[in-house]
Amino acid sequence: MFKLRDRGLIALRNGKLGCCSAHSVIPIVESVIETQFRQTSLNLHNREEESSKFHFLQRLNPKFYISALVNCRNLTQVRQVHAQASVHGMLQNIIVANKLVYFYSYYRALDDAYGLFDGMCVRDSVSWSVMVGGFAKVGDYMNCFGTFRELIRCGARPDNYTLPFVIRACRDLKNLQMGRLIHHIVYKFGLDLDHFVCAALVDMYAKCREIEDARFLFDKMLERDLVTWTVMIGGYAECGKANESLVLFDKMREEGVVPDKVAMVTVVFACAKLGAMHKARIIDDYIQRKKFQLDVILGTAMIDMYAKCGCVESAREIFDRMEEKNVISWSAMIAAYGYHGQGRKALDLFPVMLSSGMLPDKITLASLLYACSHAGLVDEGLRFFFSMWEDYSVGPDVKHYTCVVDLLGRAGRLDEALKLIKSVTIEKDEGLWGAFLGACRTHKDVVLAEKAATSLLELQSQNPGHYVLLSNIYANAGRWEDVAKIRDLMSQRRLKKTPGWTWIEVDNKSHQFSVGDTTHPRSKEIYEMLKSLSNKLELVGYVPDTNFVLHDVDEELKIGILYAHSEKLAIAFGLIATPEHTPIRIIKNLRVCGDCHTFCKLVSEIAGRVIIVRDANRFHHFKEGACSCGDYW
DNA sequence: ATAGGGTTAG
Repeated sequence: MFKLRDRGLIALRNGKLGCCSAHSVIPIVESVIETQFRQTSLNLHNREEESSKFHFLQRLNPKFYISALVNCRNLTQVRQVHAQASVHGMLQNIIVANKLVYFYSYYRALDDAYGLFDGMCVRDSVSWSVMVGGFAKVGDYMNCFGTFRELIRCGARPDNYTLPFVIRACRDLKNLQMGRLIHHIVYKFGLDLDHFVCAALVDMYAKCREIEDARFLFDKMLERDLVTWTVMIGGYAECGKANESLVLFDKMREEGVVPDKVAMVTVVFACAKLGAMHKARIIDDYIQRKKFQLDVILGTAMIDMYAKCGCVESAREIFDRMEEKNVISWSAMIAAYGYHGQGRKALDLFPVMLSSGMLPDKITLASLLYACSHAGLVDEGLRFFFSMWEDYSVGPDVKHYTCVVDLLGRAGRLDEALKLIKSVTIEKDEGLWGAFLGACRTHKDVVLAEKAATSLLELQSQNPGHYVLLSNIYANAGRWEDVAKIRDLMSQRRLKKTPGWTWIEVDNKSHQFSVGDTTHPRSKEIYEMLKSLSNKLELVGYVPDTNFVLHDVDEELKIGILYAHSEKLAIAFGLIATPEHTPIRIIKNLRVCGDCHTFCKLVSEIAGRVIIVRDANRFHHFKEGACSCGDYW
């Protein structure tokens, strides 16, 4: 039945028993069996009963091999058992063969596993599942899918043991199409959507960012375990629906599911995405109350959470409290200083990191460069960039180049930035040209902007921000026909300008605003506040800067649009809904506009409030008429 | 005969 009759010999040779001919093998096999038999501690009999006859009978019993396999401690022992099984014709027993395939995969010897599997004339569903699972476990997705396809082609019936492996392979490859196919197979074969399959599908859909499909299955699950809850919470956060993550977290606890550390890391991650300071404090309290140990991962996640919720000081406190830090923790802290505009502190932290014996990786250096560019530390940044390979053996990738283009660009050194881009030999991406385009916008250089635009359009950029930026530059130069062209291009490519929105957390509830929004219940008060603010602002010399409105409309309309920008509405609401002198924290999905930036500075002055704005790029802390970015953004 | 979830830049 088995083609692989002689595999035992090969196995013995691999097992360094050094036998070639069948004759010389026999005694060794005998001795292996003896050894194996002792090692397996079957304890089926007394010492007195250890007659050779008994041994021989044992060797003809499949249970003997199965026990032997279960008790194997390493690959060599598996090979030895294989050899014995082969000699005694025991590979014909499908249970023994399946076990062998399983243990070969367990010890990552997939060649051996597949050799055996391939030679099997009869396979049951266990054989398939063990083989498919084996490939999946070592991350050999091609063979995992290949074997699964073979299974279907042979007309075999996939079972609920095999499917989770294949579904997880789809998840890891983010192959949604294949994932849906497998989902379909479940119905086609009339398999029941059991817990394992369902949990795997939820995970797959969540990782493929099909969060609604994940949720649909999740809601259908009878028993939702902690892991699946965690998957859903993380999935929502990843899809930009961090609000839903936190809702789900509360729901999970209501249902009596107790979170563990991994779940907490996920919740902390969600809160970081959301940027909700009040929620961050609640989660931190919960973590302390439940006495979760502040390990590297949880600690690092919390550093990031506090930093992204607008409080670097709290982030630093967590950082200092952590007993163990890895390169990710250090990078997170450096990055935190970076996007809060405290480049100097980021630079100061770096040597501390080095002296603690931690080596930077490419992300640490990217964070450092980022910190330099946002604080205008041009020379320092360039020095890091040009010595990173020599000093830390980290070669610059496109992200590092992007940081440096940004660094030079912000400083107005556009020619140098362009020269740098031209010198890049690795593949240039949209981000690189996008950074350059941003710099052209800041310094109102239409000629260079067109160079960037050409490259971006060639790359078929799908980022509406790039088109908007370009149309902005044209609008600024009064080139309305070019603005129109860009708008046409956008509709051709089916890209829509991402609508801007701002939200603010008041009394543990978030309030979202879009431009000209009148849907808020306190809308009337908000606009009254806005009116009184602008009256006061005019007195201190504020003139709306219509440069930031890209539509080709008359000046008065522009002012109207500007007047009702979402960040202004959120701030006005913050002023009426929170106690005096408390900081106002708002979050904007896009980059804050220049006029709103001026507005924030003045409001911080006249209202005596600290205003903390998180935009798509960084934080701005407004206080007494000035911004932490030093208008360098 | 089955597992699975977690941290840093852009």
